[in-house]
Amino acid sequence: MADAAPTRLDRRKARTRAALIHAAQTFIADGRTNAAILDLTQAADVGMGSFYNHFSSKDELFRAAVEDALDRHGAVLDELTRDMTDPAEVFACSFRLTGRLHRRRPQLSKVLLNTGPAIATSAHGIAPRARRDIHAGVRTGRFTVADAELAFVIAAGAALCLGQLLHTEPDRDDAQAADQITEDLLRTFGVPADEAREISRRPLPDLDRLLPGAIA
Amino acid sequence: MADAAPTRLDRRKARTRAALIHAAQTFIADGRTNAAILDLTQAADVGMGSFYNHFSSKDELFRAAVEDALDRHGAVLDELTRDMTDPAEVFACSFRLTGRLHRRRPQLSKVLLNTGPAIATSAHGIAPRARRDIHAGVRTGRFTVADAELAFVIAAGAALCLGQLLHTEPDRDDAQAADQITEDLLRTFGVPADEAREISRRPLPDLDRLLPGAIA
DNA sequence: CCCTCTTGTGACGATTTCGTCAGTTCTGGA
DNA sequence: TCCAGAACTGACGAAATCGTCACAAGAGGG
Repeated sequence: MADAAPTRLDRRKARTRAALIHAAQTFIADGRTNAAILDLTQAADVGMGSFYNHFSSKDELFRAAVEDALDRHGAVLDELTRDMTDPAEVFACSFRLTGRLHRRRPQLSKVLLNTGPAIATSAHGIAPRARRDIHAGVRTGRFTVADAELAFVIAAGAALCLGQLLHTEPDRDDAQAADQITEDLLRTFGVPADEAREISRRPLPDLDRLLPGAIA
Repeated sequence: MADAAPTRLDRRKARTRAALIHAAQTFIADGRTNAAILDLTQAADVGMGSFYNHFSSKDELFRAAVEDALDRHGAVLDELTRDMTDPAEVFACSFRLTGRLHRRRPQLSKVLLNTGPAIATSAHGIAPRARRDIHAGVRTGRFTVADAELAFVIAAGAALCLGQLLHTEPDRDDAQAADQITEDLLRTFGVPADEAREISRRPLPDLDRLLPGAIA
């Protein structure tokens, strides 16, 4: 049970696994989810035979790749919001950062887009965090909505389709769009209009410092 | 140019094409988008060789299948909202009907879900209609939002993720959820709260009469 | 009825993809 | 240093998928 210190052997295994996952993420970003296993292993610079040391099928690799991308993004969000207590602020910062991610990390963004609405029910990434924040806001009276889960649905969909929009309209200002939608969502959740605007325009920490944690 | 009356030959061709498209839709609904062409033709009860009489690749068939599903749904929406003039009412009815669709036409619903956020930029189905309604509402002052396109993004995402939610929670009341989200969206668009509630609870016409137009 | 054109059909060779396996390389402890 | 076990590797036979093609069946005009 107790996870011992990672041996050199463990690290070797983890490296090739990570290489495969990274390759799979680039393939997902390109929509090439029907690529051959050989293509994946070559892109990962890994022997064909190694594949089955780590995954028993292509689907399993792709699932792991999505999960990994979500976890990396989730870690960035946790880092960003570590010292915040107001659910509205946590939610706003997370959403605004995620919106900015579509341009700054196009690969991660496309993984999200190509995975689709199913991400909203994933236990990884931004979805569980947003759900947590919205429920906390409802519980503490910070948000006034008829149904927290429906509020979450609106937010999750907005995050996804915002990515689609930014992908379709390359000239649109991503930060402005993300902040505006954040403001709209906060108002939808019952936050007073002026407060919603203020929260969604607060300065964000330096993104270049935060985002290296995300995938290429 | 002028489309002549459909001959018996035309109808024969259209029938096998429709069979292929219908089969593809069931496959998309099941997420089996990497099925073999032979599987598709067998499901459609059509000879393998016929496939290439209609489509030059699997991707082309799947694109046509999604487009067909969207068009069928769009036709239902047009029929439903034919006599309405208020953009808020048109939008509300369309959204509420689409929400109810996820349970009543699970196959169409899953086609939408598995196609993903890209549907928001499609020229077929509910997306262009919702965009039209929102822009009309903004133009006429019915809606007050900072950016019509961002408002559309929120609505499109909500429609998608509502489907995902209904799919994940089978016990949830789909009509109640769809109506509640419609109300929330109308308020987000600047419609006064009491009016938003009233519009989103108006009786809908008999669904059983309308929905046969959609796919199985 | 016959001829022509359109559409449907399944079998076939070519190609791609799969998953395994015997052998190699690397690691860690004795 | 040596050995046992873990991880990596590419080649290979089996299986699948592909797209074509020669022919059959149906439609329509004369």
